[in-house]
Amino acid sequence: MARPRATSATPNSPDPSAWPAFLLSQVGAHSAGRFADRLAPLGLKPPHAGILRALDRADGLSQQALGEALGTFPSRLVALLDELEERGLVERRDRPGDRRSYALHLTDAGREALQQLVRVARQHQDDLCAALDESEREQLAGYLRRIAEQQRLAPGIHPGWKLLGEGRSGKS
Amino acid sequence: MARPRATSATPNSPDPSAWPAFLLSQVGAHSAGRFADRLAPLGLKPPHAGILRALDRADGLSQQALGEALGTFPSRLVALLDELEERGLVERRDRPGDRRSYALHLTDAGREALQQLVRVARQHQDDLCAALDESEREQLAGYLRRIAEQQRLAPGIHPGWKLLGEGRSGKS
DNA sequence: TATTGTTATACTCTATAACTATA
DNA sequence: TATAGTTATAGAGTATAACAATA
Repeated sequence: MARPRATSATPNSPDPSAWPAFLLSQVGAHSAGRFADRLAPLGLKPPHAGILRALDRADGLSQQALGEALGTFPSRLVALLDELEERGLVERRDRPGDRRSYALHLTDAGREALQQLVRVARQHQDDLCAALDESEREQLAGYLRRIAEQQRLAPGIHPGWKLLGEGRSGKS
Repeated sequence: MARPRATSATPNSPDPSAWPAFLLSQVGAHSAGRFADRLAPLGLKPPHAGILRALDRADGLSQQALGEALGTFPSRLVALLDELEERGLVERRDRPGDRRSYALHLTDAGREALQQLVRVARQHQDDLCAALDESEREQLAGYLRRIAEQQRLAPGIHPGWKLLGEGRSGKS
């Protein structure tokens, strides 16, 4: 049904679906979806993973600060943290100085879950990139990192449309 | 940057957010979002673009066949086609043999919109890949195409989690 | 009055099931 | 009975505004 494949699928090919930008959207969505699939058996969803990672690197954050770091709205964080706290992976500790805000901490179970999570990410990675050898994967990662930098994407924040320096308040 | 392999952002780095799989999700979501931004002024959304492209390649499809080709539910297509028909870009023609189904056709305005769309895609492409030169873009596209093939992603269908040969039945 | 976390609300996208009109 | 298109509905995910407690 499709026309014969053009000789090369370069950016100048007549078929936009062969261009890098389209392929990026397509493969990127696939990667995100498959990662979510692998997370599901652990009872976690992608946003949970981001929170666990962030708290591992900076224990004791307030919800406000966490939201800032992740590009997540405070109201969304409430539900996500409720779920993580219910599963015993995160706790909201009272803060002595200021009784309005909590200090967020990973529990031991939370740190364990994080390790599982890294293992799962590695499996996902290996499966997704099965078509490429080691040096090709590095080259791919290099290209993607350069694009991410040039596009001013915040490192480690998944929702890709979130730009660096773009304030939460909408306009900057 | 002339560092040996295992140092910074390789697949074996301790920080998963530097691995290709994460970068793919992040940059891919960014690409999709920015493309949607560029489509908005034309009064179109990404799914509309897919429909216009599909009809250009195969005029006269039924809604059923179009949904099959795009991996879209029939019920979702109704609204999308309503919008396109209202804007005069697509028409549902009665089919002589079978009065249950329509034959979908691009109008002249639809073909014009498609050309605009390709121009917009090219701009998007140039902006997104500004960090890479021509030969690097081709290499990137090549890697992505190999991943897409190995992962059995259907060519040209955006929702990446849709696999070739996988039935329409969703899983929970 | 400003700030932290929370609740309530709305809007989009997507998926499922029920309905109609033909066949 | 089966099929094509449609309608209605429900569930995620996400953004916005109002609110209570505290500062």
